[in-house]
Amino acid sequence: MSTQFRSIRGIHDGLPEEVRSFRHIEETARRVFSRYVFSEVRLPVLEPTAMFVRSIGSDTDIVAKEMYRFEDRGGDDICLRPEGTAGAVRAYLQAGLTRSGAQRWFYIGPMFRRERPQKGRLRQFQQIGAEWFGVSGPVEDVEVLAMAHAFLEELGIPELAMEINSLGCPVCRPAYRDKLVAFLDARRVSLCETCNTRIDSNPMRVLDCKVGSCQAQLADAPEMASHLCGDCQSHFDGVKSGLDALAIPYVVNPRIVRGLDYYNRTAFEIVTNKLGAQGTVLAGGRYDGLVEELGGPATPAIGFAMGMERLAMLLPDIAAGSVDVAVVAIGDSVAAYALGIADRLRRAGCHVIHCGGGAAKRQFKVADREQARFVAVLGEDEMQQGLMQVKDMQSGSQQALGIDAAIAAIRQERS
RNA sequence: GUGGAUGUAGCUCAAUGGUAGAGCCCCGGCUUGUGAUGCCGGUGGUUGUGGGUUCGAGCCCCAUCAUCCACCCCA
Repeated sequence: MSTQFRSIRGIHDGLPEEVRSFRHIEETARRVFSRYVFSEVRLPVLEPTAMFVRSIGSDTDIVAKEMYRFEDRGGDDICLRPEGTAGAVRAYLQAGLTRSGAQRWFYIGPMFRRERPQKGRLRQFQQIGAEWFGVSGPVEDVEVLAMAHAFLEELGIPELAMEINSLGCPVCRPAYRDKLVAFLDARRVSLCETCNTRIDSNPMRVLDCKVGSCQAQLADAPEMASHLCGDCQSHFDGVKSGLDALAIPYVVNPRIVRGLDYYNRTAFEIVTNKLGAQGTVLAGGRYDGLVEELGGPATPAIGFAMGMERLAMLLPDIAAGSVDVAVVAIGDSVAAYALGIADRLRRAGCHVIHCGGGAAKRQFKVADREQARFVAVLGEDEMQQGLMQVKDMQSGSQQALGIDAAIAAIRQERS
């Protein structure tokens, strides 16, 4: 339909049906995360642009072309946050928590990226993220993975697959990278155009190219997982054996690459095949160098983020709140009395709608459409006697009750 | 940023280039203060927007905007 004003492209309204799913997801996250003793933080949506350039990397698509970036009235270069980790690190440092032991945080909120919208991809979207500062793993890596797994299990989303990989570290990755570039360089003519540019910009990206002819060339490409240094190897082994000990199903996917520069060692994704091209529901990894990169002391850390809209699409619809009682007021003289009855019913915990007065037939139609369990009919006679006609809308039977008896009857039906 | 599909009533959709319709929803009526089914009636459209071709455009052409799908990238 054409209305005068529309929301900005790729920025959608959260209407009741979707928000019911969001709330369910958020409540589940808070419940599960609290069992791992993670604390919720609420961080700014606006941050200095330079912070993301430093953390995510100036060559990434997010920074190079997807940020909502502008100069504010004071001339500061600021932007709408495109992801949550950088701001969390900034807040961790700003609060002076680097000598306060490990910090376990999670956050829920909107992120912004100016991409072309499609299924499961919006310009403003909600993420739930978790960050754990000051721990080097692999035990903590396993716990983070276990927390993500427990959350999704408790949400009841079926057919999700956990994929893990190791991205190495500054000790072993450069040598691997050189080897990979040499391998790719020898096959430039057989690789697609974008892969040719990726060889120079981000060679590991070539590994997860979706072009079939490229994948055919990559069958025996060198993989990071088989070029790890000793420390990375034992770390990765520790992660795998921890997951095994918890009987958490996973597969090692050597083609997992992280788009953001700050990741090292453990990287993981939880994916579904039910969302078309946007199958990643949750993704994260270890970022041991980021805190230092943003000006703090060398501090290992690990975290993940998930897309709430994508999760919501995988969940069945949740029914709207039910109406216990619909108040039908017959005659103008009972208007005040009917308002008072509705108020008393609500104070007793009942979910009450007022049908607005007017023709009884119309009010009953409202009650029916809202699927009220009971109707409280209030007319001149009822007001004089201090009663109400309580009609059971399923059986059609009706009886005159005082307020306390009515509340008791409604409560009995609610349980 | 690239490619493709689609825009007609609140919703789902019709309408050989010749008077814009249906179903559902909504509102009202079918005698007193009572819902669901049924019957009757009603509101509701500058056909996304702006140009062009034509005697005449919802239909053809161009542009633009939006939605959806894919690429890219990512949660």
